[in-house]
Order: sequence, then C-alpha cells, then structure tokens
Amino acid sequence: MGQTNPPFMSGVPELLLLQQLAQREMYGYELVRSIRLVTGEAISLGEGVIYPVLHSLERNGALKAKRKAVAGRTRVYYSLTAKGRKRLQRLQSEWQRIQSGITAALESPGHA
Amino acid sequence: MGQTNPPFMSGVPELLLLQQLAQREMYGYELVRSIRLVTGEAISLGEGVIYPVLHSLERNGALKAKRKAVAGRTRVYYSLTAKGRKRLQRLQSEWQRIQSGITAALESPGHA
DNA sequence: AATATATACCTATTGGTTCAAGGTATGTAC
DNA sequence: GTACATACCTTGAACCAATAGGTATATATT
Repeated sequence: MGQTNPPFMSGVPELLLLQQLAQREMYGYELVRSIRLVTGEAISLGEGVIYPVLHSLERNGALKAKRKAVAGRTRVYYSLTAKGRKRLQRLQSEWQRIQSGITAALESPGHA
Repeated sequence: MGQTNPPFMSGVPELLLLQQLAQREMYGYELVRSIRLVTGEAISLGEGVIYPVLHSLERNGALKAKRKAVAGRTRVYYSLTAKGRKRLQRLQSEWQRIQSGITAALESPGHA
C-alpha cells in the first residue's frame, strides 16, 4: 500500500561514490574529500552520508571491503565488485536521462 | 539548533515549474502534463507535488494567481512576479553548478 | 439515463534521503 | 599536554517528494 518510490533525483551520492571507487579503491574518509574535490566543491557529502552508503552497498554485494593498517591507523578500503560496476552503469544512465530532461526543459524556448 | 540545510539536489520541481511559467502563464493541471512533456518523459511530477509548490510560491510572492472560468470550469492561472524571475535565475545557476560538478566527477579520469 | 473518463482543483500521510551533530580513538604538531 | 588532523561510526531530526485520497464539473460511452 504505502509503497513510495524514491525521489527522482536520489542516488546521486551513491553514483558519485561508485564512480570514485571505479577509479581506484578508497576508504571512507578519503571519499569525503575526494568527492568534494572532483565536483569542484559543488557537492560536499559528509561522513554521515558516506559511511551508511558504503555499508549498505557492501551488504548488497556491490562493494567489497578490505582492512588495511596504515601508520598504526586502520583504514577500510572499498572496491567495486561486478555487481557494483553494473550498478554504476545503471545509475549513470539514469542520471543521464534526468539530466538531459532538465536541460531540455531549461533550454526549450526560454531564451527568446 | 536542529537547523538543517535543504538536500543539495532539492528544488528541481520548483525550478521546472518556474521555468515553464516564465514562458507563459499556466494552471496547475496543465503544468503536470507540460513538465512531463518538455522533459521528454524523464521527469513526471504529480499533482501532489505541483499544487503545494504553487501555493508556497504564491505565498512567497514569487507567483501571482488569476482565476479564470473556462468552459464552466475554474482554472487558476499562475504567472511570475519580479521576485519569481529572480528566484528562477538563482535556481538555474544553482542547478548549473551542481550539474557541472557531477558531470566533472563522471568525466574525470574515468575514461582511461 | 447511467456510467466511465477526463479535466481541474486540493490535502494528508507516508516514506526515504540527506543533514547536522555527536561519539570513539590514534597519530602528529606545537 | 593540548590541539588538530585522521579515521571510523551512529543517532536524530528535518525535509522533500510520492502515493493516495477527496471534491466537483464536463464529455464521451453504453
């Protein structure tokens, strides 16, 4: 009954995160800075967003985690699985779709 | 205290709506179809989204409403005020900013 | 004449995402 | 030894949008 679809623009944090991990394995704290960087400060996702997404993606089998001790500190490195790569592709094309839709709407005849 | 910023991608429904009304005055039910059309079906906002946004924008002075009776039925036509046009511009550049940020992240070195 | 569908307005409730804030712990710089 | 950066994590609230419902009139269908 009360079954609600996710808002049409959700999943962008997940998209950015997967995209970063597609480049190379990274750990959570690193992702926070990395995403802020590659988006040119346009998007800044806090740890409160990153960590839960990482955990849920791992539970889902889209990511695999690997603990590494570096300088006496523990880091959890994440990398994509095959499932994760597929998920990234799906999110990419979804984003492409809505991004194009909005662009079309903004360009329409508004420039007159 | 518990002051939370709006989610970074919100306000897109409002943006699309204002953009449509910048072309010509329209009524709510019309906007629902119009937005679905101009976005190439990519985005479909229901009446439950449109009407509340219209009302809040009117309360805010960004829109002005005008009732018209057409074929025995009442329509409420909305058009932009100066404040609404300013708001549209702000939302446009905000969108541009995050859109560019995401594009940059997706293009970054991912093409290797 | 009755029923269904499209127009046209509206609201309340849910539900999912994100945000801010805090909480722990170790290493390094002053 | 105090402060700051690193590195992990969770809880709570806030917010937006999606579904679903609710009213009413006109038109098309049977």
